[in-house]
Amino acid sequence: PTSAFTNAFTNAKAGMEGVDREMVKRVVHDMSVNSAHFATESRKEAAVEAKILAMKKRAASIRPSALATIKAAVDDRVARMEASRDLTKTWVHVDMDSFFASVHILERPELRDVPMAVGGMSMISTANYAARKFGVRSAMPGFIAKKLCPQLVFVDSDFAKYKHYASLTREVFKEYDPQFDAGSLDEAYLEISAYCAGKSMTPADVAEALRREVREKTKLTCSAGVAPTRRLAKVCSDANKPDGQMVIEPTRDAVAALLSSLPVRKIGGVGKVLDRTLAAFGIATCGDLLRERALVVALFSEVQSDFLLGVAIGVGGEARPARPPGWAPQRKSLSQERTFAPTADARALAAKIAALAEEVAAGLARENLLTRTVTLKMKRADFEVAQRQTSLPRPTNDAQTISDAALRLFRGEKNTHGSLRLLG
DNA sequence: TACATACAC
DNA sequence: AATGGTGTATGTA
Repeated sequence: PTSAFTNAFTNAKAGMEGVDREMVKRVVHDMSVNSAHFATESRKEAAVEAKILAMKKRAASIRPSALATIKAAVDDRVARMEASRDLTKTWVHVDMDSFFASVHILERPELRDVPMAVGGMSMISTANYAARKFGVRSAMPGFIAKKLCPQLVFVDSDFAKYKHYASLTREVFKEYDPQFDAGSLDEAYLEISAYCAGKSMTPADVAEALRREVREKTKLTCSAGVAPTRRLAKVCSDANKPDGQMVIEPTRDAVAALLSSLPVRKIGGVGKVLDRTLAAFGIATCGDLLRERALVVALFSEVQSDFLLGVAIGVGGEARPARPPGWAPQRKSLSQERTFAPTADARALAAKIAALAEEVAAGLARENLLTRTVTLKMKRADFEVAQRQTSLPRPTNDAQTISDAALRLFRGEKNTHGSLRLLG
């Protein structure tokens, strides 16, 4: 049977309209099926299926009376969320169009019309629209992409360039919302209700102006979504890619109309596993989620059901995160990991661990940080991952101390690790 | 605290 | 021949 993860690269994505998805699926499957990677992915999938089966059993054992009780409580929860709905904020999610690829095209315009991907034979991070027509897309191994599109050209990534262009976009974002929130190099959330009021402009016009200014300052295009919550703005920025935008009017009805048929997978935070889990209970859209809310509450943790109920009615992510003046993001971890040709040579592996520890120590020093916990990550040649962790007696940024701790963890694993393809 | 998993980009 | 790297959150024991 075609394993579900071979569908990973065939999901609808901007620029992939008209792609022969069955053909792409077949190529991906054929190129993968005899690999160690495929075997491990299949095993992981089986684990997910088992988890889903256990949930189904649990669902089947819920008595109708219990479900009725839950239903009443859920409706109460939903009513409270509904009462907290805030339609006064105007969020814009700006998302640069195939950012890395577009940056390279700026400097080499001839790459616009030839299929091109940033990355190499093992992995690609972005593809231009000419390549997407062939089913090539981000997170796809390059050798599979090359099979789908033999003319595909690879370009090495260049983060210095991306950072440069990201800073230009941020200059623009700042004018519209000085407190804008950049999640990554190529996207940001802005809350523009004050800007709209001050300029007497509609949110749609502001989004148009912002996109025009980004294009003028960077020669790059972006897409935007406008909505009363961040979550919905993000959904909208994807809807009319590339170089497009979408607005959800700030009314309960407009939000509900959009959600009724919106696939849950479109929501940030709903990934492959949650999507499949929900699908097993007949939940494919946010509308389904709302209809099956009692089941959702019965089956999922409180944290997760809070999230899912909010998704179902379009509430959540309207308030700007409370940040005292001078606030800076506090990092919780700092890591280095590297993939290499699989080896079981303990001395070579130990040398890699020492080198990684040096890099981590340098990173800690650069940011004036100390660590109390050291984690060693190992990926075996068969793609199985294991992590071992230890707490140090006192915080440090000393390379030798970090290296020694990691090497102790490594030696403790010696019997089991065999050949490794990654250390971190 | 240790470890695994899910997710985003 | 060939499937990445960095960081956060959450569940469970």
